Amino acid sequence: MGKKGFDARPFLTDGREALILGPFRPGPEGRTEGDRVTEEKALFQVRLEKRRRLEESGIRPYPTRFERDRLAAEITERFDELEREKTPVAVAGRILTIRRMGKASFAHLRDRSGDAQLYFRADILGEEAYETWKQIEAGDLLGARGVPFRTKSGEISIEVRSFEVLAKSLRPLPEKWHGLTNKETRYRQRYLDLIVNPDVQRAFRTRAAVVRSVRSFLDARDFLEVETPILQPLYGGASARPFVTHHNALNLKLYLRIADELYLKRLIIGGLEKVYEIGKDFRNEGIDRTHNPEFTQLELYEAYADFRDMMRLLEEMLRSIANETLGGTTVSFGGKSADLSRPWREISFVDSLSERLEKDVLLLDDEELRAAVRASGVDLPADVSRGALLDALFAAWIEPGIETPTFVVDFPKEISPLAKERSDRPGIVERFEPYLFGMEIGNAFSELNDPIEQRARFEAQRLLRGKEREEAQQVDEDFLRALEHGMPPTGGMGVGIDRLSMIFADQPSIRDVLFFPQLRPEGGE
RNA sequence: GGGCCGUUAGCUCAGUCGGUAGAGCACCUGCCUUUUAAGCAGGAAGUCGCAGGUUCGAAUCCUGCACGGCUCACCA
Repeated sequence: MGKKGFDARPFLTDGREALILGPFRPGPEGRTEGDRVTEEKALFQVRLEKRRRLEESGIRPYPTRFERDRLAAEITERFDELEREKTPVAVAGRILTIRRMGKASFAHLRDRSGDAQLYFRADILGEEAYETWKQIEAGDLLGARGVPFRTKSGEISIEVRSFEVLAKSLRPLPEKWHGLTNKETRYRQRYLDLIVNPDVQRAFRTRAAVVRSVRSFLDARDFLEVETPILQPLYGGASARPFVTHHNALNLKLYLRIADELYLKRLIIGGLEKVYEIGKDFRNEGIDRTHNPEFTQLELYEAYADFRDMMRLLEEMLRSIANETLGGTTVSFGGKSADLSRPWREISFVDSLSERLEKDVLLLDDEELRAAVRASGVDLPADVSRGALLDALFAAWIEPGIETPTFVVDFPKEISPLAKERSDRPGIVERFEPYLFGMEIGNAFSELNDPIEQRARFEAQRLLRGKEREEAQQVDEDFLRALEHGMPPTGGMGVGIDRLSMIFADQPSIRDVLFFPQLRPEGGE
């Protein structure tokens, strides 16, 4: 155990069984399971008792449906007309707050559109119905019919003529004006977070809008949305450690995909020419503000295009997302802002390092490079590859100073096993990584389509050692066979949907755009 | 993985110098027919994250552990 917030262990949900537990009494040793949940259990018992009273008066606490005819927001939007015509309205939602004053009460009900205030009066409802109303408490789901009016303090409300219990809540809601702030509880019991913190819903609606606008943007350009396997016998398309699983009937070791790339390219070879997939990838690596073990990535491939075309496509796509989700091309994130209407800056990976070193980084031998890394204060194990060294230097020297938005280009071939080499500059590939607000939001290249060269790159990956080896591309014979049939020149791009959502929803952590971010299991003992 | 911070009632938080647990909300009882942080009166509710140590005495000091947050390093 050893955590705060709601205890996740379920109480008995059958009323009768829970009731016969009776009042809590400590066991002989004075320490029992139930000890720590005494109060929570007491609150639960009180609510069970209210449920029982409802049932006694012939009310089903969990009916099947309610004829709602409008959302709370509409009452406000169309109030003048509704009031003039004395239009009866029917709303449904969760009761959040109640103010009882003897024979009259006010309550706020929340549905997906917002809140509506309800007004209950004993003389309008009748004594019996008002007694039923007294069994209702914050957290219960209620349907109410009545007539809109304005209170003397000016708040638009509904004078309730009849109501129905739609679901009895057996657990208390979080505190009503500080809300729920404990981040762990917010993530573990996201439903409470959503009920109580309206901004949370807003962030997730923005995320949905981002995805929707990505789809409509690509669909409009004749890209075909496809789905490819998540369970793969070989993992590839990125550098990452995979999750491993097993298929029983086939007695087969399978990996959860780390990228869609190699399957989507097979579809390009198959002649689909323009494809995209929005799906989950899984990487068995650390968790922090910008990383979750499962995350959503857009990958798209376009035949007869190159990485420059991908740049233009991404610029346009982000402009379109911004227009649709924010209504303009200026996007703000963490107090900074970026204008997406302008072309992005470009910075050369290799040249920026060479400038800093005052030597051509591609001409340095491994020892000189290692010396440079040591001089930069970055410490790495002695046996890491040249690619990892270059990556470390770039991360230490250049990345922190990148202005947004920027394309990093001219990556070394060693760290780009699936990208096509530049014909004019050997050792450098046609690749870019887009950076927004210091975050790497994607990766794109002119796809390597020479099967002989691709085999050689896979083989080079095989020489890597240790952790790097595990992260490296595998020699994928089935993919190579496909390539050997001929793949058109192709531009490909991956874009992190979670990170895009962070940016457009202006949320500081990937956990704020994932409903259920990965956490350690509760009660880890 | 490193550093810093946190964990006290269902929720949000106080808790002084080590002296044996507090508030508001929520809940229960009573009053209250236009409230909105409704109000008034009363009540119930705690293994002070877990384990060990120091002490006559630990929420408080020490050590270890768990969980969480922030941050640095690596990955999208």
